Amino acid sequence: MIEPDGHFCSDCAVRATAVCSSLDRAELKEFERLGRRVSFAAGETVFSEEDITTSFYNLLEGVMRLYKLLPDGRRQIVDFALPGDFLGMNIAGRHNFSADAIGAVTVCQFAKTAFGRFVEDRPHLLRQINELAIRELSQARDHLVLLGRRSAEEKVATFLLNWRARLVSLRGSSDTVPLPMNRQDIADYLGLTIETVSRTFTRLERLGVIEIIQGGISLLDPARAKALAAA
Amino acid sequence: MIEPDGHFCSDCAVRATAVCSSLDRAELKEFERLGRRVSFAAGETVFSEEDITTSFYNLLEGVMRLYKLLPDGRRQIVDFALPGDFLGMNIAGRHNFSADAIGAVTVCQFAKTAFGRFVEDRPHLLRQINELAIRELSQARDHLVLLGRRSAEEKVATFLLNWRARLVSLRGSSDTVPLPMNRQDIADYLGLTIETVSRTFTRLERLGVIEIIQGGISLLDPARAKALAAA
DNA sequence: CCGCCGAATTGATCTGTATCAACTGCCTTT
DNA sequence: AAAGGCAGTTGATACAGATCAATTCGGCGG
Repeated sequence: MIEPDGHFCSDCAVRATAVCSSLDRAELKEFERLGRRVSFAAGETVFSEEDITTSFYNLLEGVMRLYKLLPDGRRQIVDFALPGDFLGMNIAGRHNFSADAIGAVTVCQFAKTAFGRFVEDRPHLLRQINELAIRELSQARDHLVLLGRRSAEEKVATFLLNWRARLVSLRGSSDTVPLPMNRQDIADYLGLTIETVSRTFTRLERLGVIEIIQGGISLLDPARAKALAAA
Repeated sequence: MIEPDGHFCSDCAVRATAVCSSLDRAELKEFERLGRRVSFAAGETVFSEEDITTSFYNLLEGVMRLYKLLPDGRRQIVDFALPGDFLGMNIAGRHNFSADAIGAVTVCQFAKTAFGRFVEDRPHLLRQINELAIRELSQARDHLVLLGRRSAEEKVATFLLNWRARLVSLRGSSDTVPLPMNRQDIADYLGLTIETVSRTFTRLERLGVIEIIQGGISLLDPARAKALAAA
């Protein structure tokens, strides 16, 4: 964990998309003093499930895996976080999932109490955080359907399409889809084993739907992928 | 769908637990005019996934199933709703799941716009709704772990314990656990088939953990159930 | 009280995915 | 360039849970 130099919210990479997007110039000035940039190396844990929440985080750069562990070590990844995502909202004062850096990561960290005080008398910010929570809830429900009712092939196809959609809305369109997470991460996100994910990837490649490339895939036939993803 | 007579919030059954619990006497008076009681018969659909959201609902009496359907008819129940639960929060103006009455149900229905206006200048209510969303999000994540990483036996045991816990916090402790939903509902909640649920129930009964009774189960050995539910 | 009907249970078999085990290929280290 | 190691792939086999098929149970109408 490294703490880089000071910064300015006004030229932050996620200024337009993150929670802070609803703040006006004056508020931003004040807000600036609440957060500090912190970097994590690949594989480092930013916070753990059992930890008492003392900070919120705005992901600025990199990708994170958010997950829960069972006592015997089985892992379920509940989400991948991308730049602009806000982490740490919780009940009962404890994080209810863990968060690791996948590759190098930079976050904007806020002390919980100071952040809470700042939100206190800014209902528009609260409203935005609420919308965020509801959006995540909706995503989580889609994920429930995926885990509970879809086959391995549907799971993988859906994952690739959704992941691509997120990257597109972040970086713009492209048919090559980088996959910074490894096969085990994908398996733990989809409720599968690493072998099944691998086999499904090769099957999709043989069908001409994707091409497996270094650090990701190339989506050769999006329409076909959509057909495999739906029912 | 039947619309019963007028009512008073002050003697509402869910007054203490529902969203309206954060309202003071004066606010409640005003709030009263926003909601109207509506009843649904067993099996009726209160709202559907694709519907444009025009109302929010406070469940007053009965149990509901909240679910999503795949195009080919596969169903995933994302939650069961109990009295005091608030339904309808969404993004993009559309419900993102459907809601059926299991047995007879009474809800307190609010027009979305009027409710929105009421919340507008009452940050404490917004804060409560936010907390609600975050609590649901946390629950949804637990459900993800259940669906993605647990065996049939663990799923069923966990479901019974969680369902009992919800009923306990609503009606007080008891070792007989009513199950108003049918086996298909349980199966669709747990990502299993009806046969697997049934077999798992009988296995748990043979193990002396539960007894299957009319309309529910009796939890004979809670400690053993907890052991089966964990890993 | 009888017969009907949907829900639940039980049984037999099948299959998708897990598990166990090797192998491959790529990056890293020296 | 060789060696080591980890991520990913591929193969063989096992098995949990799905599917297909009766059968039983319990509530309800006549």
